[in-house]
Formats: sequence, structure tokens, C-alpha cells
Amino acid sequence: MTARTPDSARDIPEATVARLPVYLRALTGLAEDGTTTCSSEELAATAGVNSAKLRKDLSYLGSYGTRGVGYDVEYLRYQIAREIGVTQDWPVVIVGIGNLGHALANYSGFRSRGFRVVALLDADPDRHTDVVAGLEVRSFEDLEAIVTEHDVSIGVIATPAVAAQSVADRMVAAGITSILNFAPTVLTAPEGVDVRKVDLSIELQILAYHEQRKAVAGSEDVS
Amino acid sequence: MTARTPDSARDIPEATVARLPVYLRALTGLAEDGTTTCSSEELAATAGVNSAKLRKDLSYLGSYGTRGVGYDVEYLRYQIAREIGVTQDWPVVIVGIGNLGHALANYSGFRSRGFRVVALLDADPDRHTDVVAGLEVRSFEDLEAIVTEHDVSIGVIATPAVAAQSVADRMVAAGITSILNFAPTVLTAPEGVDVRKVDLSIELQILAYHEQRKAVAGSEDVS
DNA sequence: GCCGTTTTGTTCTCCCGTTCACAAACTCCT
DNA sequence: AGGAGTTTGTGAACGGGAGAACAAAACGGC
Repeated sequence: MTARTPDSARDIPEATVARLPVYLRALTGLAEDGTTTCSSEELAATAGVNSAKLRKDLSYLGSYGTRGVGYDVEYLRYQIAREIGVTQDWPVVIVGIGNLGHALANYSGFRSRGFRVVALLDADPDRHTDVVAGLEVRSFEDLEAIVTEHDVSIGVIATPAVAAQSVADRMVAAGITSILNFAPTVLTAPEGVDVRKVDLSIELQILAYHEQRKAVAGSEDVS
Repeated sequence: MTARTPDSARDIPEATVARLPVYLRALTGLAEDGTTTCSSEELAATAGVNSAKLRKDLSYLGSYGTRGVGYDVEYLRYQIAREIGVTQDWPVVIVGIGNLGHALANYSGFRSRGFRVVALLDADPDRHTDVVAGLEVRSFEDLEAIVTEHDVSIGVIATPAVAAQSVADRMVAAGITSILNFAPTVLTAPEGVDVRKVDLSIELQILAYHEQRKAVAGSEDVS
């Protein structure tokens, strides 16, 4: 037990983990273009990062390149996919089928990248007749049953902000251990549950800040 | 020119800029609850960050608190809003009115946070008859005219991946200097143009990675 | 007016992530 | 077979952000 070295479970820096999906996408693009081999320089350009950073990132996974040659696109693609865990299919449940939930349910990028939406839930009974992306919108009360039935560990929250925390609590109670939150609110979850958030308006505000600075800098030159 | 100290234009760290909108939202929430004063500890808890980090972040903006007392909610809220630049209204144009573009156009969080969607554009003529969120979907060819008319500097891309780069190029040519990209592709833009990306499936893949590690760790205990 | 209490603003230290630079290793050509 | 040319993998330097800890400042009670 002490000297055990799990196959690939040494600790990969969080910043690297966040970039692996980008590399995966870049490799998929290269493969579709018929490229079979690529250098770190090429792949880095495609992924929009520094080549040294790319090589260091990949070195955390193992030594999958060949010096003087580069990387085999298909082989590296598989290795990264395996490392991230998207060689298997992850069942996902989406809660809150408003405009955004609708879009997420229809988003083809999930399916093609190892995620399968198994259920759409909404608290509003008026929506329970709807069929979205080939799935019937079901009652939020069915959450526990669905999580158990499909062994769901990832939940997506696309509800209004006020409902998000209670939805998260129910998800955690039902056994979900990873949450992607689109509601504009801070979620708290117990130890062991991962929460990531995507906030549409925060991104715009960050852009606005820089935009404002550009304007200020411009007027300074004039004055 | 040398000894000039612009009002509030000293360089704020990028990490801090990314958190300011979170503080802004937390303060808005506190204000709605009737809170007039709060300590860094309270605000930090609401925003989900460390209180030391919060104080350091705020110190980059200036000295807006009172020792022994805390911060005036309304005053601090205004100061942050001014720093970010959301006291004014930013006109925004959205290109690509599919499922996601639809959701973005209807997202009330933009309007309430200083952004005004002035136009919805799509390359598909079949969509030009649609009215979404009170706005008629117009031809992508109208981009330049709209940007000029409304003095738009922020563009949102919600097109399929293949179209994103050409849309971005057209946006830049039309005078847009900040782009929020929802298409799953790496965009290149000239110096001086800010590009931020929101990638729905990347977030899920990051969750999947950690989820997989949880599973592996669990099976190790058993073995 | 003075002292204890509270809370901010800031300094210092540590850690993570990025980048540079180079040795190791592989291919190709002669 | 050997040398020139590439390209990976990594050690080391560097920069920035996170958190702890503390000094400065404001308030309240006596």
C-alpha cells in the first residue's frame, strides 16, 4: 500500500486540468483534418497556448511524445480523454428548463464529449408537458429516483438564483457529487462535492472593466 | 505627465477584477435585505471568499471602509460599480440566435447589470422573421451599421464553432473591441481586442476529471 | 479625555503557475 | 555508422496571487 503508484493518479495541477479539455478539442480538430502527427508547437498554436506550457502540462500525464518527432494525434487524444475520464459516458441531469436549460438540453457538445443528459427537471408543473431535446420535462420531485436509476453523479443547475441553493441541497442529498451552476448566486456544498459556476454576466462585466480602461487611456492621450 | 496619478486607474490585478462582479452582486443582495453596513467578514461570507482576500481586493480600489465599523453597503456598491464601469449602459450585440443566443437574448441579468442588447444578428435568413426578447433578428450584414449607430464595443458570439472566427473578424473590423465567445473554438484577435470565452462542455469535463478521481480513490480503499 | 474593543488596510511569507533554457533522445541524410 | 537537425521533457528562475498576521484607526464606555 505504501509504495503503490496508481497508474495515472498523481496529482495534476488544477490549472493543467482546466486546459486538458482545450487540448482534447484541438486534437480532435487536427484528427478531423487528417493530421496524424503534430509537434508541441503546432498543437499549442491550435489550442492557443504557449508551447512550453503545453509540454509541461502533457508531462504531468506521462511521456506520450517522441523527441525529434512530436505527438501521435490519435494516441495523445485517447490518453487525454482517458485522463479526463470522458472515454466513458457520464449521465447528467439538468434542473431548471427555462431559456438557458432549454439551450443546454439541446447543446450537442455535451453528447459528443462524453456526457449524456438523462433527465430534465423543473419545479413548474406547466412545463411538465413539454418535450425538449427528445426528453420529457419531469417533476423536480423525481430527482432522487432518477439519480438512483441512472447512477447520476453530475448535476446542472439552470434555475433562477433564488432556487439554486435548495436545488443544490436536494442534489447533494440525492447523491450527486459534482454540480455545474449557471444561476447567478454563490452555492455552498459539503466537503467532497465539487461546484463550478458559469456566470454569463460576470464575464461581460470583466470585459466592461477593460473596455472602460481603454476609453480612459484614450482620453488621457487627448488631454 | 510623469507624476500623474489618474483617479482610479492604477493597475488592479486580473484576479481581483474577476471577483469584483461577485462582490457587487453580494452587495446588491445585502442592500435588498435592508443591510446598510457590513464587515469584511460578512461580505466575504456572502461572496464566498476569504475575508483577507476581500479586504486586499477592495484596497486596490481605494479606502472605502471605516476601521472598527465596516463598509457602507450602498456606498461600496456604487464604488465597485463605477470601477467596473457598469454605472453606464453598455450596448451589446449578439450574433448567432440559436438555442443559446435565444437564451442570452432573454437573460435578464444583462439588462439589470448595465448591459443593453441592441441587436440580434444571424446569418440564416430563415431566422430574420423571428422576434426574440422584443428584438427583431436581423441579417449579419447589418453588423457594421448597428455597431456605428449604437457605438457598440462589446460583441457576443453564440454561433456554431466553424463560423465563430469569421464573425469575430467582422466584429473587429466593424470596431468592436471586446468579445465574449460561447462557441467551442479558440479565437484569435488583434492586439487591443479582449476576448473571453465561456465553454459549457469544458466545465463539465473538469468536473468529470475530479469525479473520476473520486471513484478511483474509492476503489483503492476497497482493494 | 482615556482605554479597551472592533475592524480595516497593509506587510510579509509561502505557494502555485508560467516561462526560459537546455540536456536527452529520436530521425534523417550522407 | 556517424553527425546534423529536430523536438520532447524537465530543472530552475521568476512573477503573481493567497493567506496569516499585525499595525493603524475609528467607536463606545467611563
